[in-house]
Amino acid sequence: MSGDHSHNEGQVDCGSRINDSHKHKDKYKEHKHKKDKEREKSKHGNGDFSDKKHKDKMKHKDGSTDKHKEKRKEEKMKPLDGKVKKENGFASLPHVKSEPEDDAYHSPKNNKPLKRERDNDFDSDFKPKKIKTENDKKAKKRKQEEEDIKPQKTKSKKGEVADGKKKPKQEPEEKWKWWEEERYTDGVKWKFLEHKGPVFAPPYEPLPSKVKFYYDGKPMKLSPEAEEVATFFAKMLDHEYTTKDVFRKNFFKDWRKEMTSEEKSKITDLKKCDFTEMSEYFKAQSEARKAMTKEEKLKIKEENERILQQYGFCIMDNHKERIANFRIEPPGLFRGRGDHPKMGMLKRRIRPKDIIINCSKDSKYPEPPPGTKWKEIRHDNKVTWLVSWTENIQGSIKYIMLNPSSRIKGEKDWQKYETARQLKKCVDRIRAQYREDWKSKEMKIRQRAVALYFIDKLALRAGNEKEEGETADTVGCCSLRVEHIKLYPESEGQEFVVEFDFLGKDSIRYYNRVPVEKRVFKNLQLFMENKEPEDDLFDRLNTSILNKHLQELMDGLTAKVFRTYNASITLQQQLKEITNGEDNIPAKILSYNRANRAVAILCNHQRAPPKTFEKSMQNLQAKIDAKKEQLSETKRELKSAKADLKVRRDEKCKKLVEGKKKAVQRIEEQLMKLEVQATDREENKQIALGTSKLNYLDPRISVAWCKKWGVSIDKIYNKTQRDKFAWAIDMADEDYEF
DNA sequence: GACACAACTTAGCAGGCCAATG
DNA sequence: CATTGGCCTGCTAAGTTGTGTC
Repeated sequence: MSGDHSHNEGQVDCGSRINDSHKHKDKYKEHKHKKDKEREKSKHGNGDFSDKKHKDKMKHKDGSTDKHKEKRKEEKMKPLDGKVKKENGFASLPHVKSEPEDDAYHSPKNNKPLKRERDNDFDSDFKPKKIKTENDKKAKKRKQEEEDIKPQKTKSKKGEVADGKKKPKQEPEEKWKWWEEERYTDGVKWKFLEHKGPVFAPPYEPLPSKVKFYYDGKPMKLSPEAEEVATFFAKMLDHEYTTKDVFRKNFFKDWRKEMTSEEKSKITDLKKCDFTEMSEYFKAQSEARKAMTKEEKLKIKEENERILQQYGFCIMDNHKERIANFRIEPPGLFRGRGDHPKMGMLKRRIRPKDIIINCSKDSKYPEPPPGTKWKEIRHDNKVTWLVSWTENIQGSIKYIMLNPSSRIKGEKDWQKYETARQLKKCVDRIRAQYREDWKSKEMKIRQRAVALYFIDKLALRAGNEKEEGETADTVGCCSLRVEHIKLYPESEGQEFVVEFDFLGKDSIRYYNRVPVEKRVFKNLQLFMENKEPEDDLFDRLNTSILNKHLQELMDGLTAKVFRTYNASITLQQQLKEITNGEDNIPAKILSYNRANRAVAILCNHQRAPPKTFEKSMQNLQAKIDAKKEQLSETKRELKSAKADLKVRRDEKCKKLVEGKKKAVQRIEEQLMKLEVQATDREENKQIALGTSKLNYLDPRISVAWCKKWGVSIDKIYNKTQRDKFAWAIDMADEDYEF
């Protein structure tokens, strides 16, 4: 079947929009009908593709997928029923409700053996076996939690707190090395979880009456609800998108929903709305904020710190862990990335009754604000989130989860890199396989093989199908359309060149011209035969088919593993290749950044050139020129000092020469540093290094590199990054091989 | 297999903060 | 001491993957 966009539409999802009114639902239905029609149409368009029948033949070729599934399920279930409770004695933990209000956290006091076992025979080759079942021996080893990891506050009773004997609250207690402990292997994510719930957005503060909104030139007092939404628009007035039709249309429609009936009947044209006074007011406010005194700023900082201390941490399995996003997203106007059909829609304010709390049964539950209720409190230890709510733009669920430095995120991250290392071991086999599949009789298999080749060679994303009209039109590998590639049998002296030009995730453009193997080229020609530009290139393929196949090739293998693998292996290779032992530290760091950059380019991690780029570049160049001037000046001085020394061979002259020599050296070093900086910055203009550093590069490669070349780790990772990669920093030595 | 839904990772950007600089 | 500029952090959108149901 052809894969034009209609392909995507089956997914249109009425039911998921929990918060939508009935009216809405009806609308969605209509939409769906329309799409069905489109699909019908497209079927006729390209239904004549030769091996349609193969498709069915191929279904469940071997049934192994199902087997796998079942196995996993079985193993997941087992421990939950019996073991979990038994092992950690969690269910019998005492309740802590009686604790005084202001105590931040309460660990289970009686210290049931909650600590996950320290793995003595720890095997540095982490085995990412998600299906491994915890055996009894290991389970027994789980031992008691050390006192010192608990938050200090919890430990001290009121009296102690009062007499000030308590240690400072953020005392860097010995860092917990979770990576030296046994992992959960049964789908359980935690056994004890206690937290304070989310922090809600501050309530709306109505504008002072002197700040007026004008309609059709006349001042008009808005109801608080309508006024709030109006302020959202006013705050964005300087942005280009308030001029976009879609944005304005969506905004106006949602704004009208908040209006009283009088307002609604009066305000019928957005063009007649004048928000400038409101806009000015907010600008003034932000100026005022900037102009605040130190004391005022400090006060705000302290208040934020207080909130952080109160809400920013949770207790998970007896360890205090930092929460990533404990603040609920404030209401505002939705601005998607790229050409988003929903830009400008109102993002609703989230209330307690929208919130689902997830925590231990035996924890002290978070309190909803006075006079309110949570939507639900549940106790699901198979998930990692603490709080969730459904967002009203796409109807998707949002979560509050832990910081990347937490055990639960760290383990997963570590596992991700281990899976990528697994791929390293069998990537040759897999490559041989897909090359073989380029010749397959079955179209489906050929498409799968060519797509996989792209994912491997070009680090493309999998490319799920998307609902048309719900999001910006972006694609990944499996959802590429004919219009996104051009074939050149010959171009610029190269044979079989494919030109890619499409919008990927976040509507970032992917543009690349690559020579491919002849077979790939021929296959692409075949896939494109008799298709319209808007038809799917891989009409027999989707991410689910692809990933099922990958799963069969290697346990845990999915499309995104290739990105991780190729990114990490590229970094390692590049570092080996371009690091020069003779170089000084800044030059070595430049080499690192260049290796990092090679990865960022591979993964197409782009950024908008910083607004101040040109200027700051000029400044840097000026500095370099000044430094050069200084250098030649000092060199001249050295020369004359030397000349002096020849004439009058006294101590003073000798010292002067030495001094000047050192100065020259120092300045040369400074100059080099500046030049390196300039090169680095220039090369980095449109490339974002952060994303790959944070998500794709096995941190142990970087740690090993630092150790090998005597570069301090904080030259490569800032504080946050060091926290996130603490496991890697602790365990990798200079010989680490990805 | 299609779909709905859930959970979790990956992504770029804005704006605040803070250190370097004049 | 004020200014500047670059880095960091927080934010939240936009992906991928997995699972359950029909």
